[in-house]
Amino acid sequence: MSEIPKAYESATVEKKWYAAWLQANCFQADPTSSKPPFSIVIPPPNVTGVLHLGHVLNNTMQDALCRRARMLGYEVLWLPGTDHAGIATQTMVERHLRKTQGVGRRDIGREKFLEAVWEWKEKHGGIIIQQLKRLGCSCDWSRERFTMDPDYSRVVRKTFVDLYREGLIYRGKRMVNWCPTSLTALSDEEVVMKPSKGFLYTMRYEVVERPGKFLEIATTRPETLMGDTAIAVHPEDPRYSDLVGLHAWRPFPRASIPIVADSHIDKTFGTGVLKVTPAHDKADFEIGQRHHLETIDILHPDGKINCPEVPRLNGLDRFRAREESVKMLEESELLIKTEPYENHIGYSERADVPIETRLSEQWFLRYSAVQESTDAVRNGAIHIFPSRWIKVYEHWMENLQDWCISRQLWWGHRIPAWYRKDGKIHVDLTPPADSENWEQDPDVLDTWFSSWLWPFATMDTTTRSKFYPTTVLSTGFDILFFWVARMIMAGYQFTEDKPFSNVIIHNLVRDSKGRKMSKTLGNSPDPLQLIDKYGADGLRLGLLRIAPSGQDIRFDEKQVEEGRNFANKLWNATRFRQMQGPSYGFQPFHDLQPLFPDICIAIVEKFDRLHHRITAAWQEFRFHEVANALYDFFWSDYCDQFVEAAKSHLQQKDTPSHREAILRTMDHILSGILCLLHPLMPHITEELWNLLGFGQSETSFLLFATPPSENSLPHLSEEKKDHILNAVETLYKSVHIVRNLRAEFKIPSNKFSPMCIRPAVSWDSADQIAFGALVKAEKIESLSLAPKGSAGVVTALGEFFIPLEGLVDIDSERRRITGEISKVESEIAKVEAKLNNKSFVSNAPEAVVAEHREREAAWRKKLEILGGYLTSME
RNA sequence: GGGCGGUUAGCUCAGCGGUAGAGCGGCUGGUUUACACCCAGUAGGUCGGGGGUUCGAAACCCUCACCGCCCA
Repeated sequence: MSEIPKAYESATVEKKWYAAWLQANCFQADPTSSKPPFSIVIPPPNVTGVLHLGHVLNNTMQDALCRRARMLGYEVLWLPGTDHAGIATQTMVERHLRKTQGVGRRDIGREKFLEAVWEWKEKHGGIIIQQLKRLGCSCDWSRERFTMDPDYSRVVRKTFVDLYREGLIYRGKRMVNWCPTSLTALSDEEVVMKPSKGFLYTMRYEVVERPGKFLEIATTRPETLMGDTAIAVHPEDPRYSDLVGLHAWRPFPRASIPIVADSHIDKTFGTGVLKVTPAHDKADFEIGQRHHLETIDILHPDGKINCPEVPRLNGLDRFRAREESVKMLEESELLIKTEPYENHIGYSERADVPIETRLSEQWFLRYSAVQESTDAVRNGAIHIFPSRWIKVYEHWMENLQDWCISRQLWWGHRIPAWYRKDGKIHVDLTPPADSENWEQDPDVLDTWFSSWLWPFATMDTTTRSKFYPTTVLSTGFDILFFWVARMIMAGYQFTEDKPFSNVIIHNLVRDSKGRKMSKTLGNSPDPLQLIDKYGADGLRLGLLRIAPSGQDIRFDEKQVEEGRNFANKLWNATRFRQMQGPSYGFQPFHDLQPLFPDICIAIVEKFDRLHHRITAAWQEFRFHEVANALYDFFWSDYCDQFVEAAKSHLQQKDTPSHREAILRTMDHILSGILCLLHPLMPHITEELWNLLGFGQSETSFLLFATPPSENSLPHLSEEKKDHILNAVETLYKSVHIVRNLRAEFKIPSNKFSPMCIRPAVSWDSADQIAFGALVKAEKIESLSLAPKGSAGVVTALGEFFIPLEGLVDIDSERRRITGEISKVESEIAKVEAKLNNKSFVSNAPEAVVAEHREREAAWRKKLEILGGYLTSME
């Protein structure tokens, strides 16, 4: 056993152990193992992404679960990987090409462009994986997968072909969300609604059949009026009933369009008259279908106006065109008013520009296994934590729309469909034989269409038979629909089984002001810098402690600092143990039969209770409770109380049995706490475990150690344990009261002073020794009467007095006692009020009433003694 | 409009039916050889407002207000 360095150096320790674990293949999953399986597939981060705090939180949680499972004897598979992130990656590479070579993707063509993307991926794709290793993630790196791997890609395309043959995938001209910047269709989930300030324009259209009669129409988008093919009113709107069936003049290009009645019109919005633009609005499109209206597309894919009949607008950007068309309306005196107006409009999640609803030929998927997937969550086959997300999931599942899965991109899984000039379609994994007569669909599949197969498409048959369905899936709530729900449906559709048994949903990591982390705000700290500064374990613990399941997490670097401080505490407490001599190793506590001082029994029992509590917390994935319970126990119960009390015993040379008892107790607690902490702080615990020699051999890692039992004291009855726990609790409480008295009289905390006690109970010598050390007493003399010229205080152990030769100012002492008395009196009043309440006494459980009675008696006793002090001063 | 979460000490948050808690920050004292990344002590709260259930509510129910999110 080597000397433990004075300060914990996270960097060297983390590097050393991570390398050692890899070297020993600790993370590799063995599908042939006889151990029960535990498996997680990583939510694949973008291949071009870099680690942010959300990843840190999520992957720390997964790592903790995997490490705990390993220690509990499971065969663990944590399968890592990345996804190809179609739009994000393509945009990034395009930007790069433009900057470095001044070319766009169309300039160099599809093949060359894809080469460039792969090159980029090879160069930058591994970054996030390397970062996860710095965090300490125990993934089976030999199984790393990428959604564009040849095997994986084949599964994706085969899925497409199969679903097409089953009629669940179809091609059709439908209204889709169109991103004019990325020039691709998007699914509904990729559109975010944002409130935006604009104007509501009220204009007037003349009724064709009644010259001079105008209809007033409110719209936020006058630039689309060239695409209007009808005017619609509500059938029961008396204001307009006589006009239905007539026509109105569309101002430009001037045309007569019908006035129709449709019950979907909101009579209360604007004037109750709607201009119907079937090509550019979902609701309008449906009205168009019902009334067989013409559909006129007046937009180019990039958002510029496509309307040669109106040269003034043709070719203008949609926002410029809005201003221009307003001008044109004004000029022809058709604009009545312009009011500021705020509404929600859809933005492209990736490009952050307003999307266009647009008629477009795309591939769609009709979801299958919907009922099964909904039921699975409802009946608990799949558990969602926290459970409130169940409702959100159900609501989405009950309102499913067909999924637009084609994207007008080059980077992704190309749709395995070929078209012949005569309109024939060939859908298969291989191109048709006479491929020169066919053309392959230029589009690729939505990235999520590959990700939804992740839990099983990443596994070969052997792996799948051992590890599928997976045990846990952990992710942020923001991709509950994008990914989680779709994976469940894919699981039931393609494997006839659920993909996972438990889903952990964590919330967003925000900055200390509650703002979302973003690159533009620059409020997103670099996790690697935090690791450099505070250590990976510090970062992990800091984040886990503030990761409640209920709400978003406010991140502050202070929390990571606390994590590091805790690591240092752990380090030094271990160092202290090591300075006392070699450890007794990792052995069951109950095999040792010496008469242990109460403080030893108490800390061991407290540890058992802690262990029991965190086992329950793990069961429900309450990470913050696990982290905080361990933190509090170790810092307060073990270090501040037990170790400080134990020091006196360690110094007693005449009672070697006590010394051994203390050291054995320390070994028991330290080995236990290292086991329980290892999933959260793997590196430092592994280091300390080995430094203290708890491992059976050179190569036995804490990583595979079996945690201790939850019952270390089977030979003691519950009553006995309770009794000792209470006694020690009383000891520490009394220490606190006496320390307070010392502070009141400004006795420096490092100064020893003489002390007297008028004992109320008999207490054993071991406790007396501990007590004396904790309150810095020179010696404690027993008395039967309160001494003069002393400051006194009442504890459950008895009255303590500190002689203050002449230092006691009678007046201030009287004030102190009086203050004390009034506190006690108010406590008595509170308890009495309850006890005097007949219904309390008759209705409350007996134990509660008895407890109140005891409390009252104790306060009364204290009051009596304090009163005695006061009279003795007169 | 529908739904979900939140409102507890100056700040960040635990507690979720029986004497209001932690960390940070503040103040006082401390170079007690494990740790100043520390120790001891201390101040600070009618637990968002109102109603109800209960012997007893920060906690359960209703309602209102405000903040945040999701779906329309």
